Amino acid sequence: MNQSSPQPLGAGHTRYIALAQSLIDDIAAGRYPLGALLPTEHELCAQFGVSRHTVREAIRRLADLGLVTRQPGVGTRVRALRSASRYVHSSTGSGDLFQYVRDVKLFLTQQIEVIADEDLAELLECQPGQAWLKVVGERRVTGEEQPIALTQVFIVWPYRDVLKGVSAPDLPLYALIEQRYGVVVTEVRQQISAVAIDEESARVLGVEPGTAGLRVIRKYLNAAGNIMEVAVNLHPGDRFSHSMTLRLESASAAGRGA
Amino acid sequence: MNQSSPQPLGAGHTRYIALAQSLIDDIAAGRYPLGALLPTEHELCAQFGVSRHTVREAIRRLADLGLVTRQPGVGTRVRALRSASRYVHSSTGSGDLFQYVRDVKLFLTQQIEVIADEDLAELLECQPGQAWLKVVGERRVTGEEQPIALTQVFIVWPYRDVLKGVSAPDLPLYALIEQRYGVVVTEVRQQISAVAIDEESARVLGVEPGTAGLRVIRKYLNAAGNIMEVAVNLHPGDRFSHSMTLRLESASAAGRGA
DNA sequence: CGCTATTTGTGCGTATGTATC
DNA sequence: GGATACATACGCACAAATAGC
Repeated sequence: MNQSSPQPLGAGHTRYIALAQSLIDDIAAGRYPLGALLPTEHELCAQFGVSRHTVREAIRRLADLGLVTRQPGVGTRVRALRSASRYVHSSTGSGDLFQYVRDVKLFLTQQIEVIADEDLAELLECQPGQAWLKVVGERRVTGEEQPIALTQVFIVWPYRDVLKGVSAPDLPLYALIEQRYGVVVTEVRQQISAVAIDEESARVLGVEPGTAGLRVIRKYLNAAGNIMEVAVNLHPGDRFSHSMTLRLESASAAGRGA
Repeated sequence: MNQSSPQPLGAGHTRYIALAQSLIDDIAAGRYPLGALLPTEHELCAQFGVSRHTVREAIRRLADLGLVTRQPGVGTRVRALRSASRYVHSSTGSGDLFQYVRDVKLFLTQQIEVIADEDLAELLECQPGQAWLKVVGERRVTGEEQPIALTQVFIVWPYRDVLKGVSAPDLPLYALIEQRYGVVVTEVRQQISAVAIDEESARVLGVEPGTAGLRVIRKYLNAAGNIMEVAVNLHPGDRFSHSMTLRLESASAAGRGA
């Protein structure tokens, strides 16, 4: 493969982008199968007539996209034929998903024991007939008159005493459970949907019945995968939106780790 | 600060790692406040007695961590005092935020150039008068008749050619931009709200006007913190809900990540 | 086991391009 | 236009990891 005229690079704003694009296409086309080694950096320099710096910059992009991994003394290996969404990652620390729980106070209006019927059992992912503590309340921003949400929280039976003597907790309920019972929430499953607000809820929220509302269901699980708490929040559509930020996990670190 | 003996670098396997660590510590200590500019690359070369290549490699790590952003002609700006976060992680598994993009195909119906007016400029976080490529389409599950979403995507002007010759892309648009232009999306900001579906959208979605719909806005940012793409999806409330799972990052993994 | 060749990683120097002020 | 600062690109050298002899 010692051509005197090197392989031309297609369009692209810079050489390393053009080279990266070329390699991505080659990988997608199956020219470099999964698990195979790419040409060495030196070979790519010769093939494309660019410096090693440019080659490394291009391969770095491929590594960032999760397409290849590099190993000293071995080479650059194809790990994926196309960039998958290994994306997703984080909400910023205490923020975002758990954010609004901080600025907003929860006022409890009712606590009752309930036995799960068919519908409720589906929501709580349990057997019908199981007992739960149901807590009803409203979330208000300090100073605001209208509540921004109606809340129903279902607490699994062993933790039913978590709210003993508390009417306006300053922590999210799951955090109270963590503190009081020494368990840790390791997983939160969240489901968001749009619903028409029913008449009764509309009255409390101060909106017209039938307007659009945001229903946020969160299920808090412990390390064993058991549900500890299920919270159902209903927000008026014009007064609330749900924001979060996702950051890409530093791909360079991920590449080294693999 | 023209010492003949430059500032010593602490421990670290390599110089750029040691330098990066030093800068991370300085930022965390408040020596470079939020929004401030780091010393220029040239200054850092002199201060630490290393080459510009080493400085750039170190700063690249800081940028990967989301601590700083770089801008030609300006400098390197501090964007966070420490990299998030303890919580975090989410799954790349099924039921994910990006999951539905895989099972669902996007059909583009329209591409036009638009100039941002006041309202659009607010959504796109730009100055009014700026040009964007607006792409309109529908998302359909294969086999299903009714679309599950109406989509508007705004693509920043430099990337307007990303869809040349494509009508039903097999990758999310942001992934196409990544491949074609060699940039990487490092952050996604997502906002979900409930809205009443307007008449025109209702007709396409096959629902009654005024019913509840879920509007999901995603903004895709590059490492410099600049918006590359903004996608607005409108889902019928009865046909879609938005699910995601967050896992608590395990302590061992957190140690590596930091 | 040591030795060597290969391959990526680290580091330096220099020059030019491009964006910003 | 000029000055500044980051981006791209070329070159070189040596270190570290790996594989094979």
